[in-house]
Amino acid sequence: MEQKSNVGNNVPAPFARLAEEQRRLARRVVLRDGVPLGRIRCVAGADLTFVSPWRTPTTGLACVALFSYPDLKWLDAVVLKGRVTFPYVPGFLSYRELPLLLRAFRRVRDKVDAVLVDAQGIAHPRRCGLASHFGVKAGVMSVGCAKSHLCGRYREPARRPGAASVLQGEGRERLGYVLRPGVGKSLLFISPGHRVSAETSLALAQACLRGHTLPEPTRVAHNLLVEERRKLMAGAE
DNA sequence: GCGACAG
DNA sequence: ATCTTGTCGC
Repeated sequence: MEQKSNVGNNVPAPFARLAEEQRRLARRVVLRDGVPLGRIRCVAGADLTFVSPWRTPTTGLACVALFSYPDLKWLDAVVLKGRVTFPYVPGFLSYRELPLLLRAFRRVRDKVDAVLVDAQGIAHPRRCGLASHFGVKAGVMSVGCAKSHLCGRYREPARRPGAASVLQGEGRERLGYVLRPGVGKSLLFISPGHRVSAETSLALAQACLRGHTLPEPTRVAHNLLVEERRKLMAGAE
C-alpha cells in the first residue's frame, strides 16, 4: 500500500522512530504560563534560512534576536552558520532546523523570558512542532508563529488587525489561534510552544505586532538572516 | 480516491 | 525555504 503523506498519523517507515520521539516530547510540553505576560521583560525571535533551501545537505543560518518587552526595543542578536543535513519533511521540520537553532540560542547570554519561533508549536500532527520541541529542549517559554497552516480547523478571522479565531484540534482541544496581523496581510498561526497557554501565546503575539505580517522579533530575525546570507554569498562569488 | 502537507 | 519580474495600492 502506498503512502504519500508525512503529516498524518501514518508516517514513512524511516520516520516512525522520530514520530514516536515527538509523541514522547509532546507529553513534556507545559501549557501553563511559566511567566505571566505582565512580567515578561525580554522576548526573542528565532528564525532560520538556508543558502540553498532546495538542497540537502546545505548551509543554514540561524538567528535569535532579542527585544525588550513590552516596548520592543532591539537589544541584541546572535547569528550562527552551520551545516544542515536533515531534509525538509512536513511534520519533521525540527529535525532539520532545531540543532542549529539550539546552538544559536545557547550563545545568548541575556536572560530571555519568551521566544517566538517561526513555526508551529502544538498545532502539529503529534503536538510537537518546532516551537514546542525547541521550548522543551531549551527549557524556555516558547510560542509558535507560523506563516501558514499545518493542521487544525478554523474560521476566517475578522478583517480588523489583531482579530483572531480559534485553531481547533480534535474534539474540544484548542491548538491555538489564527491571527490577522494587519489589513491585507496573510494570516498567522499562533500556538503554544512550551510553558505557555494558548491565550497568553495569542496575547504575546498580538503585543508584538507592528503592522507587518510577522511579529517584530521574528521579523527582525528574518531580516538579519537575509542580510547575512547576502553578505555570505557576495564573498563566495 | 482526493486533497493537504510548518520551513 | 529562494528567486525574479511585474503590478497594484497607499
